Amino acid sequence: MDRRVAFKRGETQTDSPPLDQMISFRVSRLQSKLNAQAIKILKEHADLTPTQWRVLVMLETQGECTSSEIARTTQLDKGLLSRTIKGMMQTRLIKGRPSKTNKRHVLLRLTDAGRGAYERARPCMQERHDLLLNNLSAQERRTMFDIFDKLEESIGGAEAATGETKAGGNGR
Amino acid sequence: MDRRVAFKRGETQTDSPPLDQMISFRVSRLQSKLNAQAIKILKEHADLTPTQWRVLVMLETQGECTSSEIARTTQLDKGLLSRTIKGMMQTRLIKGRPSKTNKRHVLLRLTDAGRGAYERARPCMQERHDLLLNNLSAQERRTMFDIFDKLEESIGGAEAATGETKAGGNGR
DNA sequence: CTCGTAGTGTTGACCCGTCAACATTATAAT
DNA sequence: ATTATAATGTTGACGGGTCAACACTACGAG
Repeated sequence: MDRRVAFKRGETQTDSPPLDQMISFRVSRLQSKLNAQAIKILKEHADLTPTQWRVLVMLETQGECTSSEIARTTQLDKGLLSRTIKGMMQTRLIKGRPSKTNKRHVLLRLTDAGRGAYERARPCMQERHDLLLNNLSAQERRTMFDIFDKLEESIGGAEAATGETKAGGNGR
Repeated sequence: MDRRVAFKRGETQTDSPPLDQMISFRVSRLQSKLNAQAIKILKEHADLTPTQWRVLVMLETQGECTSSEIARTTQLDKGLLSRTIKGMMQTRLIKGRPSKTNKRHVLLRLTDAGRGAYERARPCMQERHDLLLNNLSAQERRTMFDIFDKLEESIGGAEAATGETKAGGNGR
């Protein structure tokens, strides 16, 4: 009992379960809940998966682009994207045309159905997002994305610090 | 190639990629990275999965407890926990003894091997955690967990607000 | 031109987390 | 006591995400 886990910095906080003080655990749990909620909303209103939704957002805001551009911007797995895009083409949410200048590229764009799905999901997703924001203080809203940025940055930078003997390099 | 991302005006966040402004997306991406890093560290130093690690932390800090207590505290899936615990018993990281007062309960505790694995992983995990914290400002450290709390709270409360069609067919 | 290298997209294998169904046991109601 | 309901833990099934291998194309160096 009583063993103090040293995972926090000197702050005095109530003796909550140690896992609750661990960033990775908290982010993981938060992600589960956010994801479950997103799955439900998207399925209900537009029969989309979160990944499909993200592809729609990319195409809507950025216009025509390729799978690899989406992968770079979102940092989603290219394999996952390949399958997601294939599915979305079969259900006619998006369409692709081959690039004239690069035979590997397939330029993706929304169909009317895709734009329709986007427009159906957007209000609900926006409302949900606003709800999340409304429960935060102004300062919290201001710093939240900075925190996300810095945490992601820490991880990227830590790659080398863990004693990586890499010859390969990960292609991501 | 001429076509770089269209929204890289560096001024405010308002025109960075829209997905980057979405909490759910950011948390999801962050979780992927944190998780990948945790998997690597834990595998390397103690051959543990993140879930196994969390069970160890629970048992180390709470002492003897049952699967359902862990499930309640961590909010991990009971099915996942059942399998994880089964595996950890087979590899002798933990052991269980039946409760005298409740035949359904199995009281779990660490074995020496389990404590050993915990002690091997703990320093690395803590170092990683400190690294994450060190990149944050004092204020960010202070508010981060409040943000996590509030976001999780928002989701819990939003359940009813999304217009529950409950018995409806969300099948899978 | 030829070759080596890097980028694009596809596929198969695998694991993890989620959900539903279930057997068993505890608890509460009557 | 009997019955209904809730809790505990197990299992099967399923889907999503990760990773590695691959084929194909593009491109630079020589």
